Amino acid sequence: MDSSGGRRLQTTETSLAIIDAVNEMGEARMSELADRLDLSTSTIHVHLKTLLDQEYLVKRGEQYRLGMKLFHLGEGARTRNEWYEVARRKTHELADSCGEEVTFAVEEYGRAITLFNVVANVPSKGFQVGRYYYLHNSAVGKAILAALPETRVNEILDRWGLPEETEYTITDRETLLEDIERTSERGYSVNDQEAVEGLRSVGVPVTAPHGGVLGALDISGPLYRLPPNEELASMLQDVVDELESELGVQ
Amino acid sequence: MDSSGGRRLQTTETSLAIIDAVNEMGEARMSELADRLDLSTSTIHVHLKTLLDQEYLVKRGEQYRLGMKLFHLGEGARTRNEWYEVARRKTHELADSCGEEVTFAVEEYGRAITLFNVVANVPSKGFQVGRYYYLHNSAVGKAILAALPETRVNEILDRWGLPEETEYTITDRETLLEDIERTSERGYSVNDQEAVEGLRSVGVPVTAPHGGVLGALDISGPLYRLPPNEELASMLQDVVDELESELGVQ
DNA sequence: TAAAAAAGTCCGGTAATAGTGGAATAGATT
DNA sequence: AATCTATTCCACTATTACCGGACTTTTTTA
Repeated sequence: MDSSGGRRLQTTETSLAIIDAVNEMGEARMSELADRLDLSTSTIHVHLKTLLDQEYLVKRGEQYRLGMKLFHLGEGARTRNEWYEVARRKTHELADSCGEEVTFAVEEYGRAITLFNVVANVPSKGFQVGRYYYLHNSAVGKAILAALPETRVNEILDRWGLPEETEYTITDRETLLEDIERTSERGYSVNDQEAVEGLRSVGVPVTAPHGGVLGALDISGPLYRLPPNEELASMLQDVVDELESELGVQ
Repeated sequence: MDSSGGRRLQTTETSLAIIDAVNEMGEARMSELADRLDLSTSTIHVHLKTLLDQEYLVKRGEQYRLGMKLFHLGEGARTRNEWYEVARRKTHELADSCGEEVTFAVEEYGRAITLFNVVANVPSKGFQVGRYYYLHNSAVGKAILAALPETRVNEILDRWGLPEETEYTITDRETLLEDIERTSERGYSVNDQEAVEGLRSVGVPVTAPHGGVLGALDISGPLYRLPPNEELASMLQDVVDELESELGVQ
């Protein structure tokens, strides 16, 4: 939670910064990385050698890319949770029965990350999976915020702010806190074009066996054809109830 | 390819070793990691702080786990390839039409890693995805070997050996090279219980637009009900042909 | 409940090494 | 062929990663 105090390892930080840069750039040459991270080519070179050695990167021609070792570890991170299999199955069931796009995301370090994104059992184009969302302007996000203690909510808003993504994004903290208040009263969150224009979504938080928030499930779709919020909320709530009972939430 | 020569960064190597250890252990406490990697607790502690800071790890209670940042990067590694979307769609199509388990894997650093694993469009339990396979005892693997130049094949066998996993595993290099020879002649590989007893699979390599091997596609299932090899091979070959032509392989 | 044990955190000094500049090599471009 | 650019390697020095040990917190045991 608090990143304060204590020393960090600069070398590791640099190596990981290179991974981040390669991820953002898709592919990169050594000199591009040297420029971007403002390091000498010789320094970058040793880092790259080390990362290639560990299979975190691959070199194709002169271009460096992310290695599949990261995919291997990433799948480990996703699947090595008690709730993985149940959450996956329930997400698919809901997508099947509602026919719209369903997303399951968990909170980590103040953002939501998509673990599943399915449209009627066709694991959609899949480019959403692994994506980060802010909590203030997504249905999963606001559902999660509504389930967190207010101190934590404020920590998160301090850290990430309330970036404006459409003209409907709530950028004022008081307004957001009221929205979250309403969300926790009625049990579901609503995102009305706050992330993408023309897109509405409704989300419900999922409680973890230990008591905290595990994540949230949401249904999203175009404004003009999505059923009313209450209807979506009740479908979500049913699935979440089943999910939680399978996980042994009391 | 050659990991020889040049210096490496010990600090980065240690940090990544910690990630590996956490991955293998599922979850780990600091002292367990200190024991396992034979480092002082103070050293481990700085590494862990740094990795938490970068969101590569999460701390739940006293246990450290892999963070979803790794999942984020892993999805980046998987999706940021020109062929990702086509390969995904073709894998699903084949699974649909053949009704058996279909796997798409790519080669990296001498092993195959599963990118897709589908049973009739139900993305199966999914625990196979992200898994590494040896090339010498899997259908995807032998298909890939058959498409690689012999020098490379020998490099790979030198590095990984031919570990025995069942009594049917080919553990002799000469025998394997003959098998690969036959594979490249007939255009498909056969894995007859070499990885798991009772399980057979047939694989076909996929050529990349640049000319090399991209990966391979295979169909696998229990001995007693899987159609004959030739039949599976021709289904696979049809899909691979379509895949390659969509990718613009000449 | 208290005491002991274990685990985790922090700090200062020193030996190890990460980072730099610059030289050498390899590749691309004209 | 010659120039330019990108990558790799090498040797030196300042930096910093690592350890020992003290301190704090948590867990176990009596």
